[in-house]
Amino acid sequence: MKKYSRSFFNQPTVQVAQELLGQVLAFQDHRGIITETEAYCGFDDPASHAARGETPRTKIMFGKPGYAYVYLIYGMYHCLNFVTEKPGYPATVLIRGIQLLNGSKKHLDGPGKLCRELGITKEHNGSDIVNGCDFQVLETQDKPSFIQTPRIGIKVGLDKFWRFKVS
DNA sequence: ACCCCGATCGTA
DNA sequence: ACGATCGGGGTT
Repeated sequence: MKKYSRSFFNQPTVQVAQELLGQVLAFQDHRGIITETEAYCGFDDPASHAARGETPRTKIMFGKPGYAYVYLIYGMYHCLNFVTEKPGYPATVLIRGIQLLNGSKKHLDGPGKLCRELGITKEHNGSDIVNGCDFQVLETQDKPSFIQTPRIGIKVGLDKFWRFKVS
């Protein structure tokens, strides 16, 4: 399986979120098919952490595409994102679900559970997805069909249908 | 220095 | 449908 290059992440975020479905997320010795994603996009998306400008937490979102944005939510869960689009334009794809390929074939459904199971924490914030050693995204030939809905767990930006789930 | 709340989860 | 849970981001 071929590894995605940085240019893949330097594309419109909604497109990247859709194209990631069916591809393989590799983290250390874990492998899983990406089954659910969400797009968080630009300065004018009220649901995005970057909507109120750059802060220490959101700094990575403003940097180069192809890096991990990992943050703590509800004091106890972590969420994994991939930074997209050009430097200076804050955007990410949230990874919400993967189908594990290792033996168990377990479906990790939900961003918090996914990070808990794989052992992804804040220490992986800023990891390089393209040239780093922990994360890789591998290209399959799969283009699964998917449904499109509003994003989960937010109170604003519900007019945007930026959640994508393999159907 | 501190208050408030969230890109969730599990149970009901 | 809803309550538990709590670290830390953002503002003071």
